[in-house]
Amino acid sequence: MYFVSGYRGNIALSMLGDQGECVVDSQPTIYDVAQRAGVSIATVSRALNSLSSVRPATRDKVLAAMRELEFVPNSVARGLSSGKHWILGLVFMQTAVDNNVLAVEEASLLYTDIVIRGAEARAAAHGYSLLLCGAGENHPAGMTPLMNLTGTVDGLIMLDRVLVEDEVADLSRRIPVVLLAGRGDSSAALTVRVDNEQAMRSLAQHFIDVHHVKRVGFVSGHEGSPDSVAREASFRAAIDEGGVTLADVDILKSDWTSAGGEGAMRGRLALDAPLPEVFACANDQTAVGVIYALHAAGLRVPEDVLVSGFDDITLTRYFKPPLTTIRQSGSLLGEVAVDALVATLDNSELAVRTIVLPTELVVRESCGCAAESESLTEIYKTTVIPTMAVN
Amino acid sequence: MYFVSGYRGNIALSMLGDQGECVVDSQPTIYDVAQRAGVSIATVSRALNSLSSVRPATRDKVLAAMRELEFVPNSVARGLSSGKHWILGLVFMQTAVDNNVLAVEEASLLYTDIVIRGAEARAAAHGYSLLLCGAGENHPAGMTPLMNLTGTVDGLIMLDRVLVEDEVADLSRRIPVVLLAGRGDSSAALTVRVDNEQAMRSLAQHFIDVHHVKRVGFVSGHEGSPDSVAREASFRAAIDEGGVTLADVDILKSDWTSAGGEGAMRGRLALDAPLPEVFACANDQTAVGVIYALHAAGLRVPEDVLVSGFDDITLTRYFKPPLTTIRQSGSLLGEVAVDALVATLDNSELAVRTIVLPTELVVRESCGCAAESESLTEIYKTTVIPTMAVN
DNA sequence: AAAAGCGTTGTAAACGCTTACTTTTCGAAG
DNA sequence: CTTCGAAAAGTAAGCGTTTACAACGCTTTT
Repeated sequence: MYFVSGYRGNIALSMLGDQGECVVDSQPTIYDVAQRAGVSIATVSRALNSLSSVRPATRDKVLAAMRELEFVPNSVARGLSSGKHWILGLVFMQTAVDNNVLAVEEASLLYTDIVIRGAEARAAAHGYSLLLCGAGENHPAGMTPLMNLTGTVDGLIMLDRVLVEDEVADLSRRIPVVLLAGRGDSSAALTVRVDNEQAMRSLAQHFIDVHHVKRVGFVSGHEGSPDSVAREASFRAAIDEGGVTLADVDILKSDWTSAGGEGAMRGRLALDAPLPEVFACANDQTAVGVIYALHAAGLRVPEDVLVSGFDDITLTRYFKPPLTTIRQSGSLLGEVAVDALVATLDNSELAVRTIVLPTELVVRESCGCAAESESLTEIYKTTVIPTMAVN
Repeated sequence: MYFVSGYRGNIALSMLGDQGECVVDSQPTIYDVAQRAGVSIATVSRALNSLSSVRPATRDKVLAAMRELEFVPNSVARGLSSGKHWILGLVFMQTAVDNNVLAVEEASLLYTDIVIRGAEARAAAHGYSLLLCGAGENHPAGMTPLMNLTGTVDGLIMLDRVLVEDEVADLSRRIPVVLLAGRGDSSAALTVRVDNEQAMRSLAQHFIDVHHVKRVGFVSGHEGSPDSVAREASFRAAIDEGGVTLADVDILKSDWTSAGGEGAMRGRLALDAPLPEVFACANDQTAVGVIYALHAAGLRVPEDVLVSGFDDITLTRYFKPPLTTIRQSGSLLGEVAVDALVATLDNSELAVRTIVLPTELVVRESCGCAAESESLTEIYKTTVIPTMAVN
């Protein structure tokens, strides 16, 4: 190997191989491009970022050199120098695994995945990549990995309240944070969530006004999950107002999964107490499990018991009976969270601390209403409009 | 602002605010820690990485200083300096959106999401984060964003053959690449996939040997997707061997979604040609849509037509009729891909270029077999064993 | 014809860390 | 109480960019 004095690039340093072919393994840098184009590295950088004045002829020379060397700018070096990384972190709840493959897959909450997809698409549109970071029970390291992201990502989106308020505050002192599905009362960070109150109220009203129920039940999501808590509380409030009974024995604990819903309902069926006329479930998967358990016990839905879900995930439209549910748009949630975060990064002051997305009651057969006649493919013409309620 | 000559840290540079409180907004660096602990930055670095010799007393001093300053190492600077980023990139297919929220959500393939989850969990176990990067139709930039990741991530996992062979080769010249669900014939990169051949063969044999079918149909996944292509080819091969008919009119084109499956079957039903006795679908969601369309036309499954899926996603176990399908473990796929990639990064030479994961035929009612008696919760005791076939 | 002005380009200093190399320190042996 | 050697700590040179500032033409003005 020989060295060209004062030259820092990679290309000239590597000799040609025995057959004369290029044996360079390290990537070309702006030094290599600069040398090849006969300009300084500053000019290369300027041509690359097309910010300040570079004479067209010079720019062409530089771009040509880049092409010839197959130069790809090193984004880490860029990030270190400019402080901008073009990466957004997305922290989600990863529940315990126990080395059981199927458990992971069941625990995979379809809804969360849709949020992630929406966020990724939107981030890409803004020019950002998405860094995924599972937190929770099987990530025992706690805050540390998140703190380490601090220098890597430009902002953080946290799903399902994976941290307590203090930790969020700690984090948001270093980096902008958007909370998804939080309680909406964080002083430290922006929050984006759906209108659980409105949703559960309309559901309760539907049961009371249309189906004249007198006694209802509720099947919760994962313990402590803010969305589950909010849905239960709102449902209870609306039910109380309507003068209908929600007994403690009819509040079942589940965990967002179908298996959880099935298990909870099996447990309830084993009790002596008479069943309520309806079970509102914290999400669609739970409802699917609940219906399965009811069927297994010889009960019919909706003839014997009414059941509703929440989310309106695609697959449950194809169920028998089709699920009455609350439609919320997971992808929209992800998109709005990214938009809010990017706006913060761009210093566009946001007028609000909390963004509440609308939901919509979707009445199908599982609540005892008449069969929809629509072809399901028709649904795709609908678009949820992101009217935002403001806090 | 005043400057301490020769001092590079952030802390001393910032003055105290009017009330004497600290108004530092930039993060402390090793310079700050070094000064506070009364040592050099090299010692701080060594204490941080606990590699080489640091006297216990010194280490304690340094760690104390870090704690007091709430120092968090900057991983980008670390990455630039050491060339190691502790980030793995995962590239997946993001199909076109058309600004239609529901279309995104339907396009969200549940199976892919499980793979992502598995990959994330395993990556975290190895100390890596996962950088998500959607590619495909609505990411028109093509290779560019991927190339830019080159300096950010240590390795790349590509789902569903998002790039053509040449592009993969280009990429893998700069960075290790693992292909997921590829055709298994890439010379440029490692491949991890499931045994589609074995799966479709066992399915075909089941139909022929147990149900004595004479004529079969197939509903494909997204056009060009390697898994879909492999499944169709393998199914056809096994069917041909068995002397059973697979007519062109019975090969329906879909796109991995339920809506696609429903639409394809509606189209088929509109034709005059008599139906085959069975439709094997490229994945579970498609099967769900197919069954829906059959039901809508007044046909019963399995009495009139048999249907099978592929994947064994959790929800379809709760369907009516429960879906006969091929179980593959998405999370395992993700985990094995990460393991293979990390092994490559650690220079543990892998003995194989291709890892083939096993599948399992799961017989339920949609193919006309007797109802399972098991409680579905029992399933969770099963674990797929990752015996690897080797190429 | 010399000075002023402006658009381009070059020089060099960060960005925060790792690490090869050098110097200092410390303890044990002579 | 030296001397020596290993262990510990320090110095400084990168890693590949961006960017403030300086320098250099070249046109325009007087």
